[in-house]
Amino acid sequence: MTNAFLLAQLGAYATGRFAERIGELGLTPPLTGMLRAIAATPAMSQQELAGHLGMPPSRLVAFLDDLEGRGLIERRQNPADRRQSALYATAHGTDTLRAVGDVSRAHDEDITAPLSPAERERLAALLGRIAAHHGLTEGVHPGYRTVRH
Amino acid sequence: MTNAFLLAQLGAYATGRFAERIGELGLTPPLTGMLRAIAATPAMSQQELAGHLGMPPSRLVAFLDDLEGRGLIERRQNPADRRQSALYATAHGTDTLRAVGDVSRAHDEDITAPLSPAERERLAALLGRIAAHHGLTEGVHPGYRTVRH
DNA sequence: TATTGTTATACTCTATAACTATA
DNA sequence: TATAGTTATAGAGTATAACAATA
Repeated sequence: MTNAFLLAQLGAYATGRFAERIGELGLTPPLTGMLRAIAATPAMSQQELAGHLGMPPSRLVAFLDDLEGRGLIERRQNPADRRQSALYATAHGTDTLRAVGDVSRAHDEDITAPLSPAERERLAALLGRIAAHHGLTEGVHPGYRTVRH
Repeated sequence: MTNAFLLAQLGAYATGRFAERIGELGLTPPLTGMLRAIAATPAMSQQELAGHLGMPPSRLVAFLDDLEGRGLIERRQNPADRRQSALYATAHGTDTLRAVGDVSRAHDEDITAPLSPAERERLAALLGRIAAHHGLTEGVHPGYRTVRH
């Protein structure tokens, strides 16, 4: 089996397992990624966030409605240009992100269970180089862009 | 970034790139995986194939219609039980699989470009152990099972 | 009655384009 | 006129359940 196939296979598996785990927090992978991005860069406009994640702005709306409805983020109207909303994570949002962090660590531990600590570091170094070589944005999952099958 | 996240990120990226490449052959990842499975185990019934790939049998039908319409596979009615069809790759199907193999090698070369041959081997060993630990079927991409986001 | 493959149906997710309110 | 965010719409992909043929 090629490395590329193993990456695709393990990636789909890891994504599915992660979705199950954060499902117990009432979240989904896209919501989690957005919450993370909003917390990391406060005051982004929706256009900016859409560009960062690589998705059409219209697709963002329902996700943000969802996050806002749960009190995880808020949209504040930009006074300088009232067409724009500035996005912020709420206190509840950052608390939730901490819980997501715990889940992520447990998930990583589960996925890499058969490897020693040294092997995990070596793996991270190899994967990191591949990701950098292909220009993948740190922390942004390409699942936001549609891949038709 | 955790190994699990890097795997998910790179997996989605690799899957997308592969889809683009085999798109030039007029194929998609699910069609390719099915053709491979049918060629690897001739005379499977549709139920057996569905079980192997982890998808509902009803979902198989349209894909098989497509493959059969292109002359890549054929359904032969099983004389012992005329409800069942036995699946076979045609000569054109196995030819196409050879072309897919060429594409896969080029794709793998592209994905692992920044790594030396020794590093590629080490990566394959690490990934193979993870896949085995989680009981992933050799050569079967879990993308056949729906992951809701 | 049970099983194989097929079809019908309903649901989710998506991109595109039209819309509104502001500029 | 142009732009930010929103809504409408249509298309693709999916699982479930109903169906016809065969056992």
